[in-house]
Amino acid sequence: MILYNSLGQTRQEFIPFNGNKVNMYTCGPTVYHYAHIGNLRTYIMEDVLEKYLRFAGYDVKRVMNITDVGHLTSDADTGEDKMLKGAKREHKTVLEIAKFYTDAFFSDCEKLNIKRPDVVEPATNCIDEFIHMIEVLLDKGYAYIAGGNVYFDTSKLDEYYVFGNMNEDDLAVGVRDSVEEDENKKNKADFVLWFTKSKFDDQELKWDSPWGIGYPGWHIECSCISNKHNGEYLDIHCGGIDNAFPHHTNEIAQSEAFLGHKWCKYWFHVLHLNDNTGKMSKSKGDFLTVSLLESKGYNPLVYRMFCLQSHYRKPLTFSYESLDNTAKAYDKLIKKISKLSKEGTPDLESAKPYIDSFNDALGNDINTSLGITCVYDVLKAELDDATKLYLINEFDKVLSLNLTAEQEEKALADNNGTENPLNAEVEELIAQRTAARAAKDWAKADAIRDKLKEMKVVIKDTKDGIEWHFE
RNA sequence: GGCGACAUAGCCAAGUGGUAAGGCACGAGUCUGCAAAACUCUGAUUCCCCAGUUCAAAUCUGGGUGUCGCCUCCA
Repeated sequence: MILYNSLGQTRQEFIPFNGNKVNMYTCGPTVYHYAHIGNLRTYIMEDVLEKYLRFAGYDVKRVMNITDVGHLTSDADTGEDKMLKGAKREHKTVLEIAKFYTDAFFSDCEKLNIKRPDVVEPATNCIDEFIHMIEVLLDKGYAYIAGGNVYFDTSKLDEYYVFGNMNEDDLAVGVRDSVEEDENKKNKADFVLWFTKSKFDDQELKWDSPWGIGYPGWHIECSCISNKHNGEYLDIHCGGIDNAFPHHTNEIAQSEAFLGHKWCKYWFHVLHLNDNTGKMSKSKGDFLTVSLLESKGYNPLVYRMFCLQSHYRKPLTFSYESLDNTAKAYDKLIKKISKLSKEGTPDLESAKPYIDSFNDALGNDINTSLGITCVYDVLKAELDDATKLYLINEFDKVLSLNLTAEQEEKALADNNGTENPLNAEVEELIAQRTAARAAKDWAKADAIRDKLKEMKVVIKDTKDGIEWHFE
């Protein structure tokens, strides 16, 4: 399997540290608000990566953190705490906010068929681990105390800017208006490991530590949680591209300073979802959520397919035009698949080349767009229905678009429709229309069709009889 | 100012040196009283521009242009 590795910025053969075991870590959400569909793009693509690794026979352990403390709007001792901000906005406690939005996040994930990681760990569960790691970093001389806070000293590292040719001189501190320079830091790139002197007295969550009462910095949590559940060697670390610097750079700095050896082999970064104004962002105010798409009548899986039609390493521009495009494609695809007969047994021998081409697609840096094409190729192939269904079910283990389960849901919905009290009336009108058509009274037939249309009934005359359903 | 990514038909998009996949839309046809659906067929002499390397370039190199991202909020 070939994967693009941000470390080295090249496509590389994927070889885990330990045989077919894969330790995978994902930066989870900061649970101060709903996830927007741009956030979810990253989780969808990571989900495909995880599922493909399993499909390819790897034994995957995936860990995700939940940031419920310490994520300031800045790495210096300035900026607001996102969680606190959320709590104030909604007049709730920080923990209530965390629980509410954690649940909301996983509910969105479920709608998008994103598998829950094997381990989900909130930062507030791991304060002891954070303190331990910071103590070790201080002992080893990688950290210092200034102004009451503990900072990581990036000048102690041989290499800090691992994802690009940046250097400290070129760092422009305070590019954004809201960011102020922290006078306590020895080097521009240093970052806080533990806060005690926050200017926010009303910080709700505080813990005792060797350096005083306070709370952890944002970056330390990912290093610790990964170390706690994935051990000293990590195969893949995932996240949105915006986290590459400084968050992931800082994680590497902390983890490798702490462990004393190389830590993570592959870095998987997903590019952003943009709209026509640029990056989708929570701080812009209005943002698109899964619920919003649902309220507009879109199946969340259409959004998943929208993401899969593109490559994770390309920026994707969202528009309703494109989403409609995908919605239509999805409906047609499901319909085609639903017509396949469920009888018979698959012919695994003739299925093999199709499995191979699916592996070629996904195994080549998770080329999901080609993965979808594989489904179309199967539908067009000279194979019996049982084999086609088998293949599509296999592909759907990775794509997770409910390509075949959907039919059952549809059948269920149709059955429910039979119990609708309106049904008798509809059946009666259809009978009348059929009679009118038999008598070639087209005007009457069309009038009845119009009436049915008003009742939100869509009618189709097919060779096998008349099909109808509610809109 | 520094770093990085991207640019392929109306739209989404694959393609990593060998002569442009796939999907959606559009158009044509079959079917149908009509409509819808379904099925069949159809689309880039060309891949942002200009040079260069090569027998061969969308693919490599150099130089432009444009869009986007990161440089201590974000996935």
